[in-house]
Amino acid sequence: MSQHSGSEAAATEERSGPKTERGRRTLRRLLDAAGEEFGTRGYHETAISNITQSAGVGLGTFYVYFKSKEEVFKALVADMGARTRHALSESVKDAPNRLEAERLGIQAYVEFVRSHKALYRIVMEAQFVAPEAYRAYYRTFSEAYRQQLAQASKRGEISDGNDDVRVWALMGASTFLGLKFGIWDDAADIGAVSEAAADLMINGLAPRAKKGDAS
Amino acid sequence: MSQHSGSEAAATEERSGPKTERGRRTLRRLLDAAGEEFGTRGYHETAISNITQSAGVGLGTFYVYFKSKEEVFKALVADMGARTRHALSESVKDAPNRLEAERLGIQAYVEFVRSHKALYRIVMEAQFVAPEAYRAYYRTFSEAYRQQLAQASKRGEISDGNDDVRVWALMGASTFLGLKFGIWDDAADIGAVSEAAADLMINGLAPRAKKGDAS
DNA sequence: TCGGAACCTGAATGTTGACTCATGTTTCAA
DNA sequence: TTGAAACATGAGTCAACATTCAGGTTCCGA
Repeated sequence: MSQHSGSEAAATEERSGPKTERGRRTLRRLLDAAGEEFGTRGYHETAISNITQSAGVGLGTFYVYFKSKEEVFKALVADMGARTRHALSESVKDAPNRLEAERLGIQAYVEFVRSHKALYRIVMEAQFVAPEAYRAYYRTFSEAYRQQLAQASKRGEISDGNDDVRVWALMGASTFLGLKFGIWDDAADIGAVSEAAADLMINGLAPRAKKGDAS
Repeated sequence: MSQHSGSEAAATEERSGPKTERGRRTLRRLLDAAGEEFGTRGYHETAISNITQSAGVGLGTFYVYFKSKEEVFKALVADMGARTRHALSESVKDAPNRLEAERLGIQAYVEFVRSHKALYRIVMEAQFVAPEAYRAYYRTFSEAYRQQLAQASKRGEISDGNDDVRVWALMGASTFLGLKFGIWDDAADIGAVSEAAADLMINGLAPRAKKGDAS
């Protein structure tokens, strides 16, 4: 965790990160422990002492690395955003077209949620604990997504439409599917779910036109 | 608030509700104040004394009507669920078919969110404060929705598909649209949003088949 | 008119937990 | 080897509530 982008780690500390190897190790332990604790007990039910105990360091050590409880939380949200984007862009990177990309994206997303339940919860709770971080998370997401749709639309792979609205609807759909089938019903068959979901996103609810149905 | 179903109000009090008119008035004041405070400051940032002051009653009075802070919160979530379902079923009640119902439903939902921002926030926060109430909220919702889809499917108004998955995808889409265009961008043109969203849900992203496109 | 039920109150209690700080210990460049 | 920067620590401080309770006040049927 947190080794993805130096810039994020930097924002985590007052001025630049830890100077020594020992320091970097401790920081990583704290971030991992915080992710685990926040993710399972929730922000308000997690005490700093829970985190430091879980990390195996003294209570005071926490404040060597973070200004406040909220600050770690924000760092985790940003980290989760970077990871999710990475996982998604990987999963989609060699899709032949946008429709196929949607299918793959949904599947990858639900799988990702399922295998990162704790961090996923953190993102959701950010809506109330760190609203700005939450909005930033979805803003970044939606901007990239909208661009994808606009390009696909230009290539004729998808119909024209209000991409801003579409993006939010699609993100919402994925989010809820992640919650329902990634967290709550985590025994569900992800393949079937993403198949059905992709079908809905691609073809909609409307009845299929029958062959030779000119009307 | 809370005058919708006697059964909910009953669950709110230890044994049956207030006996006198004065009592009923006080209860209503407390519920309204709690909705307002929780909705704007959030659950954890709201103190019982905030609620009682806002309601214009003494601190102790709160505990005449509720066992705990969490209890009012749950009551509010249930109340919001009943209201939302009511608003939606009203808006959809004379739709000629399911596709039109989807369009109307989305529009009504975003409008409802926009005009009940505080209570809407409470429902979302319930995910962390009262998870069981949150799941119940969506369970009730999804069951009714799924039935609607199944019937429409039988009538041939929509295609066949995995309704369980579809329902969650559609609820997610509406929820996010409500968040984005009902709360965050509350100046957006709801008509345009619901139009675009309904188009997505009905026709999907796939390019429109051109006239005489038999392939 | 009276008594008890229903209702109201806010000071006091007790707990919880974020954050500070004075005092070490470790690391490492000179 | 050494001193200062970096790191580690946990007891103690302090403010913020949720909830209780003992002592009222108001209402209403008999």
